[in-house]
Amino acid sequence: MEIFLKENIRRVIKELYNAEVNDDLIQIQETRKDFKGDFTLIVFPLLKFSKNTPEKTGEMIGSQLMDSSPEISGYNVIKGFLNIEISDKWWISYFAGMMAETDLLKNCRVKNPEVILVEYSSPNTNKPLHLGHIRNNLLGFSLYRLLSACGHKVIKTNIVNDRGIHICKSMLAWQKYGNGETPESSGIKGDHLVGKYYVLFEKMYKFQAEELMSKGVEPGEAKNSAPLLMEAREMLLKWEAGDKEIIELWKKMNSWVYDGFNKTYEALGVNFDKIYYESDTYKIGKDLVQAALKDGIMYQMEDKSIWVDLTSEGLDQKLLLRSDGTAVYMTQDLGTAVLRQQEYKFDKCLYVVGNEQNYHFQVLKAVLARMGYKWAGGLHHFSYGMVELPEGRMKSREGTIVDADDLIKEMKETAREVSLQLGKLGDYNDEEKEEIFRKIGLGALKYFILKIDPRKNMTFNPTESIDFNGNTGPFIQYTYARIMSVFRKGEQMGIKFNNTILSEMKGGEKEIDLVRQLRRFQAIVSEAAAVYSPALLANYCYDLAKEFNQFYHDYSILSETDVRVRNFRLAISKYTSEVLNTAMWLLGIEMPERM
RNA sequence: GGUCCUAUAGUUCAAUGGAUAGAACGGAGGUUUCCUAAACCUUAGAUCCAGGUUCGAUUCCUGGUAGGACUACCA
Repeated sequence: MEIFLKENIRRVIKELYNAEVNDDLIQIQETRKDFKGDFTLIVFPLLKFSKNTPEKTGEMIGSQLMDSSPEISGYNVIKGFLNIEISDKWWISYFAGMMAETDLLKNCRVKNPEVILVEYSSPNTNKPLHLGHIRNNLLGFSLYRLLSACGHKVIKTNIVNDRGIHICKSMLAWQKYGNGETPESSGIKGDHLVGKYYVLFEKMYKFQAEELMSKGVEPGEAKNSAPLLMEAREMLLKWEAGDKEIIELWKKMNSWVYDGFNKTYEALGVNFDKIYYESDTYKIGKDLVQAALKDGIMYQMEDKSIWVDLTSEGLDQKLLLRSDGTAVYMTQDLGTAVLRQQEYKFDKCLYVVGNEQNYHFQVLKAVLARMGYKWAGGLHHFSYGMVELPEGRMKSREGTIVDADDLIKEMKETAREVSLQLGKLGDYNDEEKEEIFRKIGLGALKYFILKIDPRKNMTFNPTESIDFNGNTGPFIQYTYARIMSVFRKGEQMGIKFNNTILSEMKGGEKEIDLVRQLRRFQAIVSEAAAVYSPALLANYCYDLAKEFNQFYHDYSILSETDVRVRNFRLAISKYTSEVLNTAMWLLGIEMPERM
């Protein structure tokens, strides 16, 4: 319709002012809610052709347009805005076309599909997942669905940071104080058990350092020479040397962590096609750096450490191999990127990683480009904002980390309380009820996070639990459940829904409003995928659900006596439910049939 | 010190350079013999400051102010 309008407006301007206008001067947008009309032409840019006032110009174009196109049923001019009204007939026949197409996402498919790798989650194996990881996982998974919906081949990957001094710390603490405790013996989820020993290490280490300081050792020296830290470093050296006992312990404790992570991933409803481990890829990175050194791309200091000079690109000197020959974070990321390109020949690689690592990814791209990899241009850091508490960042030292498993559990509990209070699920058995509580609790959590622009930091207040009313996941789920209920009831009443729409029928205002809203869906999906923003789609879901609830409130569907009107309303309801379901699916949110 | 990001109702979030800056929660008030009141309706309440570009700036530019991140031989 926008294209149709543009062409006609161009023609009209030619007729009226004998001017060929550039496409970008014909600015058309959807008319704002509080004005009459469907589409609005902004006439200011056209004044240089009309040599007239905005009002007069709008009036002339509007009148000429209306005379020449039957689809246009009216117009009005307010200041420099020409509001064009499209006939109900056009809207209804347009909707009939939408109903006839079974593929809701057909227009989202891109012409040139790409192979896109999405890296998300990226946990360390010394601690359980927390709220920050939840945002990461939800964004990554939703991006996967969105990009896939647009026809791309998307590979979900995860890079697990499973080696390094931090892992040795939990291993050491377990070895010293664990008394052979296992997830089975203690009943503690594996990742939490390992996390417990990491925390214990930090506590004992701090204690030792303070003890040294009280004996008069200078603070920096005390922190550096506490026996526990020395032991952890020794353990890391043994690990790198392949010490059998240490490797065994490492494998055992990591397997506990993976069992724990898998449960959390499953609860969140996310998964991966390919998991990379830093313990594998850091070696590739080391070789790459050595090769680059030979090629003169990097340089070596006297202490044998290897660096790259990126000052010509506005960045700094960056260390890539330590003086003792061990790898740093950047080293393994280089290796991982090259390995991935070999394995998947990706066009794009999306790193879902927090904005605190912006600099890291600038450097990563620059180094790969320096090494001559043309595909480095396809790397994209999807930089999302931090999740903060009302008093600032989450800090493990202050015990303010919001644990992922706890939060998921609490959300389900809240859903249970609210649902039982409302008492609408009387005839469901316990298992069915639990499933609904799960969907609602998780829906609330996921929507709460995904509706926010990913680039921005967000605030989460743990003491005020996530809402179930207003602009929330459950609101949208509720709207869907209501529509499902209408169709269940309709079936009981023997009302048959016929998929044909009678285009000579007149639609009510709210019905056309809904059609207008439904029409936007595919464009929103395309845009959300193009700009990597699930939030656009989430907010659209809310707008649509809101629109439907108004319609539902003002009109009756099943008790409408005019069969054609009833049928039309059923069709709109049906289509709305499908759009809501698909849109929420793209966000990774499940919909309950009842609630 | 340098680089980057952010700043919108009491709070949490919206707004391709366009009209009277939208929602939600919270506040005040209202709607149920009728398809689910997790809903609907009414109401009060905001663009950090100063310049600039523009017919038009929350949006773009410059300079402040205030937060935050990065600037490790941590990840």
